[in-house]
Amino acid sequence: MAHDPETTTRDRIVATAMELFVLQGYGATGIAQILAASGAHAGSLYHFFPTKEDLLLATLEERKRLLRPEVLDPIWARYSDPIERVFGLLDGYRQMLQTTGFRHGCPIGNLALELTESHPQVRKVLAELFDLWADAVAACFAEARGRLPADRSPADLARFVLVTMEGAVMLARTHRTLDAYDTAVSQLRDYVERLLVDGSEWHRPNPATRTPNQENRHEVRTDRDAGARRRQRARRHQEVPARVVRRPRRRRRAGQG
Amino acid sequence: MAHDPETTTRDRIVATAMELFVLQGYGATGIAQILAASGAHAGSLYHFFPTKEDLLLATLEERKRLLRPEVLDPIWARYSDPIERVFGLLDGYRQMLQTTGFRHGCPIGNLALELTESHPQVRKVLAELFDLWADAVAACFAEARGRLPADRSPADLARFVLVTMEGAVMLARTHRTLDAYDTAVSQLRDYVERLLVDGSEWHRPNPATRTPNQENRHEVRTDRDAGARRRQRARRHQEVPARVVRRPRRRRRAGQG
DNA sequence: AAGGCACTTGAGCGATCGTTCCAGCATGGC
DNA sequence: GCCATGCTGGAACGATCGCTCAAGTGCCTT
Repeated sequence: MAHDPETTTRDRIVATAMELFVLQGYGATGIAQILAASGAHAGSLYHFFPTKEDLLLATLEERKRLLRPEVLDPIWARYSDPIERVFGLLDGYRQMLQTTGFRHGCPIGNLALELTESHPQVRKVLAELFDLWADAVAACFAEARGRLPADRSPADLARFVLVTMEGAVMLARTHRTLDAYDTAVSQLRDYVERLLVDGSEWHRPNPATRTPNQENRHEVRTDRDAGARRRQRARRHQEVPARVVRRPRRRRRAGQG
Repeated sequence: MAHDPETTTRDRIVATAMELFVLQGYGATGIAQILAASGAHAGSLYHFFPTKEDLLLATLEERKRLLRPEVLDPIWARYSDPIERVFGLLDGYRQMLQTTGFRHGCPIGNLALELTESHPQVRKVLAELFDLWADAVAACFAEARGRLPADRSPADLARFVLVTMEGAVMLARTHRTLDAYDTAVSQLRDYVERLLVDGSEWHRPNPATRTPNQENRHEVRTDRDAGARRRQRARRHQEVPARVVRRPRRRRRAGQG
């Protein structure tokens, strides 16, 4: 199989695994599927990574490396106000949910709950990734320190933002509604607004690029694009060959038709 | 194998599966492990449940049935103030994290992220479970309507509580610290306090049974029991035979020692 | 007593899992 | 020219997966 000559086999394996682990989970993604989707062979994969877990760790290290340039910087470039940046970041996850038909949530969250118990080494790296993310948000709040109560810890606020984002993504994916996400984020926004010390200005974002969903402050969202989402879901495509699903060979569910 | 004559085979299978699915996840729990832990045989299991997924659905239905009597009622009995009940509920999850050494989180959350994509029917039931939980919390806020702004939707507030809980559990399990949980919950509490209309009384809980971690309002937690937690983790026990973990037969991780 | 039915026992099926192994190939230093 | 080294291609391994099935057990009805 001929591949992009610019990419090495190792990179293709890591990139493919990173995507599949997030989409399907770690356990549900087979080595065979990674090999097929990346066009590599077992020998190559095991040349670079002694075990599947080592491959996972490599993808997580890659995510650590990419967090700033690929996730934060594009949003930091769009907003200059530090608090606006925080909510711009949250809007990024909203867009991810929307454009992928809820297939992509937070890359870390899925793996966190799946693997904390069974894979201590993975757990550690996931915790570091959470910290990296929270630190970036904390830096925003620290920059906006003048507008926040002096006894407010930026780090605590940042953790609360992360908690809200992860929980909101979970609910949105389960309900398959952006409603769930927007409800949580607008209440978080309301909270932050209430914290602002009197007389300080609330965000005045760059007029150029505006994101949706900020007209509604603490009044709740309207699910503007349910139709588009449904359409999207209808033509949902399998970009990579899915792991073969085991189908029961006999009877299926008696009732419910 | 002789079993408690009071329980039927079906009930033992469901109870065992319910526990294992939550502890280890759905995919990571094998039928063989469920059979071994429940003392049943393959034929019996497949007599009652056509597929593994049907068994999962049965455990989720059981959780729906048990939510009120086993989760809500005990806490409702401890607190009479509706807002206090909400935070009592959150404290219940904190205790679960603490007493199980972070092995038990929210029973629904784990499964939600693992299965939303691949198992639509399961996703639907999980969404119903989330709704059931949120409805119960919304009822609390509705009961406290007089103390909350009139335009506040109890349902939205309840969703925010659920989002916070799920996100906080995720972070706490990943970091293996109650800090992460407490930070989020106390900020949520702070938010609710700020919503309270002037002059209304904040909680005045039953003096008898008090829970920990409510002396700290919006000032952040102290990790009171890190020592106890460490001790707890040290003697962590495997109550059920774990699924056999596939171990690589050759080389392990070169560096790091 | 006999037959029906719900359930149990436990061996075994084909598929897929993560992993292993080795012959082959390209490149670079001698 | 030749060997060492880094990587590829792909068959194969043993274990485990979810699931099947047929014979057996014991209670219920008639």
